[in-house]
Amino acid sequence: MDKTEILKALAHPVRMEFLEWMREPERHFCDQAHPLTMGICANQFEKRCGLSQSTVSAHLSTLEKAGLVKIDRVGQWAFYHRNEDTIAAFLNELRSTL
Amino acid sequence: MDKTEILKALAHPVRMEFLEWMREPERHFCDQAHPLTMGICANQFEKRCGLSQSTVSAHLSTLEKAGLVKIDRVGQWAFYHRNEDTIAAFLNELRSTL
DNA sequence: GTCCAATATCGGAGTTTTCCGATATGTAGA
DNA sequence: TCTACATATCGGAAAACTCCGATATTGGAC
Repeated sequence: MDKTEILKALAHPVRMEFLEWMREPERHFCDQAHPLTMGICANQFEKRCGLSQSTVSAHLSTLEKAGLVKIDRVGQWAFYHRNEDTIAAFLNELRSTL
Repeated sequence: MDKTEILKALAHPVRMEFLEWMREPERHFCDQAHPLTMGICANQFEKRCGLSQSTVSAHLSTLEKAGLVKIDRVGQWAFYHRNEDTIAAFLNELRSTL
């Protein structure tokens, strides 16, 4: 759990938005073909943020390297969901050190 | 209170360290000539982080622009102290949105 | 006024980030 | 196998960040 790496990952409004969207999948990804319990399909973020496919993939990769999301790869799809353990640990760490 | 600006300010280990040092002035700045109740003199950070004067000044300015610290200018000195209101509001915001 | 100390700002070099289009990889189905 | 789709990775351009030394600014002491 690298605090600086997490802060850098959060310090971009698009990545922050991705994490916030994933808090309420049924609200932000109601048109996803796959069940939301599997996680959020990468292409869903693309449609909502207006950035290119490669850029979205890079942002998601940054979140994953920071440990903020986990990926389930099923067939040709990548399903993303929040890593609540890391997020909670980070918030606690920040609250006690900042 | 711009959340992204605050996160960017925090996403650098030196600036984070500055804020953490200011939590316990008597521990980290015990050799300051001026009373610690006035705040922390800019040159104190310089001595402790090993960076140049201009770089330290820029880091402190970044923290100030983000609202994380306040400056009291007294004579030729600049005394910095944490802006606990902004910090607390930011932590609450982060806890409720992230 | 001059001189010195503390801080801020400027200019520039090197690094990192952000974004894109193009390409590669990997899976599913005809 | 061929084709289509989903995602990852590459290469490069533009912007932002980080750092420094040099210079400007400000205030206090003389």
